[in-house]
Amino acid sequence: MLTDSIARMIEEMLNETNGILELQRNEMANRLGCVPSQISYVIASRFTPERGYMIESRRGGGGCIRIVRKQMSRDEYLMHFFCAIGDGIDEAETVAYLKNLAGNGLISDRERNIAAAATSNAALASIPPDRRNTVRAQIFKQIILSFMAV
Amino acid sequence: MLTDSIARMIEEMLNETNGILELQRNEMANRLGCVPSQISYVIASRFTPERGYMIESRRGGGGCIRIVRKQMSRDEYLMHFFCAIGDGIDEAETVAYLKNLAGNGLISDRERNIAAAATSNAALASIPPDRRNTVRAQIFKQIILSFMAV
DNA sequence: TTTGTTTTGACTTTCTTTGACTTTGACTTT
DNA sequence: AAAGTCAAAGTCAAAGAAAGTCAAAACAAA
Repeated sequence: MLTDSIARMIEEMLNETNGILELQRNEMANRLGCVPSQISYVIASRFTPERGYMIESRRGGGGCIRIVRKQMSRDEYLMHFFCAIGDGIDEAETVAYLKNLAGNGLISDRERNIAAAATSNAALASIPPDRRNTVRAQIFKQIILSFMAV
Repeated sequence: MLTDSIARMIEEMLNETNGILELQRNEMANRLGCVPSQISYVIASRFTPERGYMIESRRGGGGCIRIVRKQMSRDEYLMHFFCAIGDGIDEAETVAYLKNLAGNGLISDRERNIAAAATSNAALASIPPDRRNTVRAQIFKQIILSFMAV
């Protein structure tokens, strides 16, 4: 569906630009081969304040639409991670998550290292490999919760 | 019977797609040579939440019906509660949740009572009323986690 | 017979797509 | 400056595409 693919595209662009995006309606509509007001529709129906987005725009020559994904609160963000972990996670992904958390200033580098150590394959060496990702997920969750507890 | 064959068909599709299925009502009704609302009927009468299915749908162009068979693991179930609590919960709702957890056999009655006690208004009497639901949510979350830890 | 379940179809509601028309702002020309 | 021009974005309503609802009719079971 058109609406969905436009929404997905905007979401991706937001990810690439760290939550802040300026787009040109006509230019984008052109690229997608749709009518410009379709872009307006998608933004109006999907990128609402209730869903955590702020929209500004400027008309006229060189106008554009500005979409800002509101910064999640620290806890919301941590919860997001918590839920994303699921019941299994490998070492590489754990490291990626921690990098993300540290990059967002939610944990210090020192905390990051401790967490990485605690969830490393080395730390879990005594656990059967096929159980390791499960255990790691549990540990990681507890760690994230300890961050939230602050 | 029509109903049964439709139900069987949906069940099979769910098996093939690992418990998650999106179908288009009109398209399916067409394939089966039945009226679209028949699909609605089957879903309403057979794929109910009580039987462990979750239904979502979207109308309009490109709309569809989403059927998810959820055999949540104990942890998933607990996590579901954990996430549902949010950052505030009142006593009545806490009790309802605990009832639900106990009803599903995830916690014993004794555990239920302990948890209810710990999150009761009585237990939180020394906390300013306007903060109580927040604190209760935090306590409840820790309790749920302690259940998960098992 | 009575009661419960299926089947059907008319009607409603919701979401999407489109296009015509309006408003705004930057730039250019008087 | 003031007015004009043009390139955006905004608005709105109509048309289209699904799914939802509901009640009546048909059927099955007790």
